[in-house]
Amino acid sequence: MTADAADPQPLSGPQPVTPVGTQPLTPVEDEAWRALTRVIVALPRIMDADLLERAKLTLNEYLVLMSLSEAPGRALRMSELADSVLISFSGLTRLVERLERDSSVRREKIEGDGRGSRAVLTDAGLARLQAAWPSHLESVRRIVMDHLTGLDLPALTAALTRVIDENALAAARRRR
Amino acid sequence: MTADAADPQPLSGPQPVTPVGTQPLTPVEDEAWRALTRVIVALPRIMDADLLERAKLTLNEYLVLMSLSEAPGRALRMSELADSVLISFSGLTRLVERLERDSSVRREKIEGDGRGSRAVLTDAGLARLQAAWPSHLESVRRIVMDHLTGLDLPALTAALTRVIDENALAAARRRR
DNA sequence: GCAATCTGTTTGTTTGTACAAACATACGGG
DNA sequence: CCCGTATGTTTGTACAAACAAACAGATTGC
Repeated sequence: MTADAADPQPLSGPQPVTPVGTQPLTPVEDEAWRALTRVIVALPRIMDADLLERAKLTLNEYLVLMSLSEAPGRALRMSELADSVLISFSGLTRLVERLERDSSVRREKIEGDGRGSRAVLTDAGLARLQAAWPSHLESVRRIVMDHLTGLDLPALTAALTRVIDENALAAARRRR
Repeated sequence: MTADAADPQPLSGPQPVTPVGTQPLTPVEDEAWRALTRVIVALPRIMDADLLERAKLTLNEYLVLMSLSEAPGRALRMSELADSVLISFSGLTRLVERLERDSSVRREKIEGDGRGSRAVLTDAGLARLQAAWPSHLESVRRIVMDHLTGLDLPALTAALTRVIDENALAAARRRR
């Protein structure tokens, strides 16, 4: 924890965060970063608003339903679910509460481990998701995918996956 | 509310959102969309936390300071600033209030148009931004840019820019 | 000079995080 | 078997930040 062996010269002080040797962004990198920044700032709100209007679902709620629908038995342990949608435990508890209130999800004790509980997608929840899906698909195409032309999509996927794997998952794991 | 258009037969009504003809995502597109979704959900939080820890600045606050620093006279009208960082008017008002409280920004009436006010980056604010920059640069590289290898960056920039231009700016404009 | 419009601010609500405490259950050593 | 600790989840509080809608002041056109 105390050792930080990234420095070329031996340093004496705490050296808070000053990255003396970091290369500035090239113009091309700078443009890419600015564009990506705008996307990560604006796109969540855009998708959220769209989904809310069309399906009365938050983006996070949609992702939870989707994650459950693809899980074996349409169910996941709360902690697995939190990892899969990248939100905090307490945030997930409240989100699942909301979904439980409208019967999209049910919680049940885990057999064999009475501490945990599993969120189970109900038939109503699945129907809700299926009702939302076509419209959401259309939005995804119109808002995002239609503009991702001239790109090597598999390479993009790999790159974005690296970003998440090296950061979000690490942070989630650290939080345990 | 009364219409429940889940039927396979041809419909005559308004057909609210049902995208009958939308092609489902190909596996490659699906993977890309899922990766992008995870990025737009997690990356804002990651960058926010990082910036907050290193510079006591929110991502949006940082972007506002940056936007101002690059504007002529280090100043922008509130509405221009809101457009430039893609946040709502009311959100911007509060954000600028925060920045004003620590003297990073000053607001002044616009001469000739008493309705508007301009946010001006103070010397202290510029210093704050410059102090945050090297560390933030290091984070941007480490968290994101280092992983964007094997990509045509200009093509990526162009694609992301299209997404924003066709959606966020349109939404902002619609909001006036 | 008055109404319509533009610009910004205020207010109320929503959603999320962080952190700590409360629980219940699981597990492991004596 | 029993006790102490670890784990998984929920709950409560405090807080931050965002949006939408209502609002207020200034300006402009008629």
